[in-house]
Amino acid sequence: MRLVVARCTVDYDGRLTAHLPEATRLIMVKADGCVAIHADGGAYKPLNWMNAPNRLAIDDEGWTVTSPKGETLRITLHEVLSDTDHELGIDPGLQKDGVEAHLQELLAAAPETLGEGMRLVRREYPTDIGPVDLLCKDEDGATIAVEIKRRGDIDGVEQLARYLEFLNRDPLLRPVRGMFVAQEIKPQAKVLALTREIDCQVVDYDDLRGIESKEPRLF
Amino acid sequence: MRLVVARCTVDYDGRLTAHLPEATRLIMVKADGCVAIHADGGAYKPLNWMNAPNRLAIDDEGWTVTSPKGETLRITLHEVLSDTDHELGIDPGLQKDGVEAHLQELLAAAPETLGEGMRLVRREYPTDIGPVDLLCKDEDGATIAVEIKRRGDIDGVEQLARYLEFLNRDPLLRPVRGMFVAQEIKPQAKVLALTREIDCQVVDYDDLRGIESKEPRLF
DNA sequence: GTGTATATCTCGGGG
DNA sequence: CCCCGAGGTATACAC
Repeated sequence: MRLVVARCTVDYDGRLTAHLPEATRLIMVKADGCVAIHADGGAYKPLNWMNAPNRLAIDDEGWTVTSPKGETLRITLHEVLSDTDHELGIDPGLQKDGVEAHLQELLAAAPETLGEGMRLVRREYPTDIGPVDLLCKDEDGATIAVEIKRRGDIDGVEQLARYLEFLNRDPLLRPVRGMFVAQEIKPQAKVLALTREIDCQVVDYDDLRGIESKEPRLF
Repeated sequence: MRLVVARCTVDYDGRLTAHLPEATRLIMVKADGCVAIHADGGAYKPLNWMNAPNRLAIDDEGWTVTSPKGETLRITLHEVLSDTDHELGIDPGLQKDGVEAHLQELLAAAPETLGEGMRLVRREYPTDIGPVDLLCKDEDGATIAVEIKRRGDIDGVEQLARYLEFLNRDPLLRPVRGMFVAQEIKPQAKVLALTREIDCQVVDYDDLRGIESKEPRLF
């Protein structure tokens, strides 16, 4: 990884055009060829960047980074204050826990937490417009499409409504009801769910993990 | 901006929990207190980060970064290979061109490009669930809600459909038709728009800019 | 490759 | 402060 601190001006031309006036910034070039230009604030997002793969051309006044998609980043260097290179090696990668995929696993393993007598039919049940997180049957044998979110927002309700529209065209499944499950459901999402006749349910990730870890002890 | 290259392990606990095994990485600390941990690849996104504001506690074995929201990032330093500090100053900021806001300005200035006799009623017309980009009247005096996107996707059609649902509850506006305008409209979005009885129109950003720059010459 | 959904999304604007 | 919408979103995954 090459780290250059320099007074520079930058021009990006690609999906939009953008310009950075002269100032001192960090220019980060990673081993895969991607380039990022950071100011001394503003979270992790760089002011400008170019994703790999790139071609890097160097001349007297600066760098021109070109991507195969026809994007260009022109970095004019006015004064280089520091220029270092570091061997980092390949990163073993991030281990995550607590994202939507996990919630889905936990609920698939314990569908009864969604309602008395709920049984899992399939995870990622396919429709023409994408997979439904969980397809279940309730205690009366009625079909329930379950959409799982970490944070329950309006978008998630719309997504589930689209699935229901398609599922209810299938005479073998019809009628299918919807259930919107999240760790937290926004008031607007609840209102929209009501008008779409979709049930809402809030679940707790830590509780679910507790259920899962306890279950094996029952046997 | 402080730049530390070190062999480290990292544990994040907050919106999720995540762990980074021991490896050599760049740790970037910006003037506003935000922290980012970068590997030597993977675009501009860091492996782990903490947004400002933060409290930074240093002990023998590493750093503990704490945010007021109860998130923590624990960085255990096994070997520091480099540790430098750079004065960058305040950045003058990025100048952008070609985004949706600009498209909206151009279309608001030239609504007739959306159809013979189209007149602008209001930009950002408010509804209970958010503002409609443009509210117009067509040559027959019928009300048209216009949603503008750079890239026309399914989401945009859904968004417009929601607005229409609310606008059509207003007896003073009813009936309101929808028009979906974008530089490029995906086939799926077109199909969905059809079933929602929403008109689609593709516009060209450069053409619009040409119209705008030419108009003053007409007078 | 396109299409779809997720993200510790980030970021900015308005109430 | 939260809510909402845009993003050069990036990224992963399925078809």
